[in-house]
Amino acid sequence: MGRAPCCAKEGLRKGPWSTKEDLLLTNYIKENGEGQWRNLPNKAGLLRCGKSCRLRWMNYLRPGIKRGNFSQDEDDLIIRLHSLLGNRWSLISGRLPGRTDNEIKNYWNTHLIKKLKIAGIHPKVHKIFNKKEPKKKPKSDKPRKKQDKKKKNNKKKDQSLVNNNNNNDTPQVVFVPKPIRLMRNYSVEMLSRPYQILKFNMHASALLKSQNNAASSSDNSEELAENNKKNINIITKDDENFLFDEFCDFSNESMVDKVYEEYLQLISEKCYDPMLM
DNA sequence: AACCTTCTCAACCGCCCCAGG
DNA sequence: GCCTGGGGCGGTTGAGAAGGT
Repeated sequence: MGRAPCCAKEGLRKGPWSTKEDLLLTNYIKENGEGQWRNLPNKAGLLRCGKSCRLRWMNYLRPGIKRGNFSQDEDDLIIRLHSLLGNRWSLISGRLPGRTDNEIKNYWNTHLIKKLKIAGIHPKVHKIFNKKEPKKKPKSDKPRKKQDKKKKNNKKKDQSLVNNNNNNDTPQVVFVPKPIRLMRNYSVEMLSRPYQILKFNMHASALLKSQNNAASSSDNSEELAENNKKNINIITKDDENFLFDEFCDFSNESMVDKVYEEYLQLISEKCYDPMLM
């Protein structure tokens, strides 16, 4: 018999958090620190389950969290990390300071998948597909007033509660990437299997972006896919049989570090390469 | 104006791993 | 080795708002 769900208790609130609840949680953690999530709601005077409190804190109230407005560099990094790590959002978020796994997961599902598909890349295997996709301009590319409004509201709320570090004179606190688990579904045999290197050149992706922008203005998806073939160099070993879904190679952990270093370097250089602008 | 469809994302759920007894 | 509780992760859901007809 499994363990009873932690939220099984009757009388516990669910759904969106109120400002008052946010304040209670924030104040409690400020005074007592994180941890002991199961007991925290009682002590903090919250009618929530511990998990819910933890989630709220980790994803929204924690200081140093960036909200919305993913930059092109972040997009590129997420795509590249996803090609290496698959849906391991916590690992990916660990490489993106200030971003939470939940946010990256949502962003991936709502924006980046579409973006890759439009570019003619299969979002799961990160391979170019030749199949002609029906021409359909994604609505998500259009400005969504609701979202902007919502984001503004959230920003207001979150910033007032959390991001005191937005004061001009205080640098933004950026959390050290979370400690991560690596051992799930692991074996020596897996580590010895051939791996696939997906080389997604940052420069090429920028080039692609600029060309795609031009192509998309003419609404030509074939042209987009063709651009990808020209500019993204995908090197595969065991090309036909390999799926990232099935296996991601962590024996090449340094590759992830490389990507991360490259990203940091890119940020520090502030994208002086005109192609990246 | 009203209704329908699509989209977003905060939050939930269930499962897993790990540490400690 | 087994059990239990705490914490973490990834997949999924659903409310609400914008866009479309």
